[in-house]
Amino acid sequence: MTKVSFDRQPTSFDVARKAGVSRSAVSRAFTPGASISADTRDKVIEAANALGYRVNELAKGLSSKRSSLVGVIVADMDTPFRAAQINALTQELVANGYHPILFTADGPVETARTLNQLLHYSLSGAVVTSDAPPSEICIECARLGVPLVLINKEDKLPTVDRVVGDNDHGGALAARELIASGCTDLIVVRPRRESYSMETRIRGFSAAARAEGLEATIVEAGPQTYDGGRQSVPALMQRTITPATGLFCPMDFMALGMLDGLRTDHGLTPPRDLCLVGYDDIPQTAWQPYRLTTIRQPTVPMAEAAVSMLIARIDSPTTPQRTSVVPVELIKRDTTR
Amino acid sequence: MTKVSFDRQPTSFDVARKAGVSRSAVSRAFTPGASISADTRDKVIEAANALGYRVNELAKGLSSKRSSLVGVIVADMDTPFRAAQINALTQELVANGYHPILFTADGPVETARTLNQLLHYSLSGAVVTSDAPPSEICIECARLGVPLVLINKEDKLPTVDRVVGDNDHGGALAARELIASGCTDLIVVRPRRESYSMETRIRGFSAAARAEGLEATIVEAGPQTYDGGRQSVPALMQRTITPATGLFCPMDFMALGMLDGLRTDHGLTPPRDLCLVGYDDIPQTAWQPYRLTTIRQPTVPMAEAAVSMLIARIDSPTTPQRTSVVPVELIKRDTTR
DNA sequence: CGCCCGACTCAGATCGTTTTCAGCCCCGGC
DNA sequence: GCCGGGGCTGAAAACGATCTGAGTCGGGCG
Repeated sequence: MTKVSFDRQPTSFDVARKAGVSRSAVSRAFTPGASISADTRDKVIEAANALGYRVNELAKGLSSKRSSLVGVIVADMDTPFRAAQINALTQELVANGYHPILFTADGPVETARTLNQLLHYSLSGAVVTSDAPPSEICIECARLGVPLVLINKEDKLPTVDRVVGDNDHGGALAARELIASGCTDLIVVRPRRESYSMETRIRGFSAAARAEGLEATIVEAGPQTYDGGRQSVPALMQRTITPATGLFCPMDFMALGMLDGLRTDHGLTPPRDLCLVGYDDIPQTAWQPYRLTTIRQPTVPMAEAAVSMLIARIDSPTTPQRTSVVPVELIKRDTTR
Repeated sequence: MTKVSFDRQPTSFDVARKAGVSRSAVSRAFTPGASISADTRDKVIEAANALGYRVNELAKGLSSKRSSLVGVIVADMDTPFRAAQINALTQELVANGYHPILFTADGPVETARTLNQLLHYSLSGAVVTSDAPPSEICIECARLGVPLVLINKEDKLPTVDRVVGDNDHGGALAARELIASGCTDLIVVRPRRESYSMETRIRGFSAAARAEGLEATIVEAGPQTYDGGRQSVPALMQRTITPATGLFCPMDFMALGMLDGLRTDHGLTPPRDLCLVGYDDIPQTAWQPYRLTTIRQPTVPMAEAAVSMLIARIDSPTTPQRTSVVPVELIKRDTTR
């Protein structure tokens, strides 16, 4: 560990001296809406620019007890939908003057651990898209005044806000599209690991099917990945597949794997031999070999909703818990008729 | 803006009082390697646990003039390769006790603006995988003692470390694979926007081709996306494509678009009608419809290299600039013979 | 002319750490 | 018996901002 000295960042004191004002004036010059004359502000800004002054966010956060950092906790970051989600979230946060500090977490326990780490910074808030953290830590966040927004997670606590896609309606859209394609034998693929989104999508699907007098069969499948989808095909083949078969896989990433499995290993090509609807509308669904009919869950509006809820709660922490439901949309491509 | 009061986080003072020691002792108890007796440490830790004490990272950073935050600047975050890269980087940083603060930036200018913002935090360092920032800001970082690591960027400055894939060798591997497949008419696709990686890969390819007595033709193509790849196919069709045509697209994401364009719009299927090699080994290349032969640029080792260089420079800031070259590997699939 | 109010400014306390410095205790060596 | 030094500890000074309370200065109004 060698010792080296670097040029010090100029402080508000340096700027104050150069501009011939007090440190408070410097602070006010950089605080929108503070009580300061245009004259003084200009002097300060000029001096600041000349010196290359940067407000020290750490000191700012320490003294105001709130940093402009926002925790973002994600799972499966390298998955197409998640990647798009983080991208949207990051941009939206930065656009609103916040800075995302990013963590990955695999289960609820690790999410809690991560959230705990995040609380070492005086966060403005946190967005969780991995797993719903245990209520204990959520309450802790509320106690400390750190707003929490969960994306696509179940409603468990009165202290956390939520953004969800309209899973119920999405499932229904899928069911109706399959029925409109002439499918009477409806099958739903349920990924191995349970999750709120999958369950609600499937529920919406089943309900809509029932409304049309059809009972959807549920088939247990593999993990939520491309390979998981592909590996789930054999289980599917236990049933007889006919052109009247309508398959709903509530996650595109898996659906693409299934599609490849169906075609390659069993010579079954939608929409001729069966129909297939996915969920999410990841970019790959539009690629030539797939052209999958799917339900679009728009990442940008969801990110906007999440950030705006976060900001709303920062501004008025006592408002009752809110859930923002983001509309979804059927994207009809070539795997339905 | 309503006012609400929350429970205060306990401070080192609270812990100190409870444990019957001084604040300094508390600080030392949480500083590995500090001069403190096991006895005192245990007392402190116990008191800390009882109170739910968390070290305030902001205060810590302010006082020690160095936070455990590391800036990560990325472009095209929702692209498969980039997503994998951020994922690896995040995990590696966290594993080493650092916390990534994430930004997106589109060009060098925006990267500079972002880096500037990041300097408001007393960063431990920054990793840039978007565009190489202007040297001005790099020098500023060096002046302030903030180590910078560029991934897959050109070597311009003596003050920044770099991690690069072995692009030269990767290009050569691609060329040799095509030649081994019996291709004598070598074509390289050059994406519209120039970038260091693309250029060096192409250079490596051309050099290896020339070593075998073949001259590679360069075709200008579209942007670095799936659609960009697909749209580049017509330009390619200006030339006569034969089974002896060996195509090198130095980016998988584009290559997949090209592959789809070639097959769908022109009925050309590798490896029968031509050969194709990509670069990066994004997950989709292994998917059934593609099975693209490609050069694997391993994200995890690159992330490890980046973080370890960062740490090395934090520990000893004066060591000379280093460049870490990460080996690449040919992944032979079904688009070559 | 006096008073008050609003707009602005400044000094100084504060935020929660780390870090320096001085001091204590105890042990071993001379 | 004295001295030196290593281990450990606590008091207090940074660190670089915000924020509060006190004060100044004009200007409008009675």
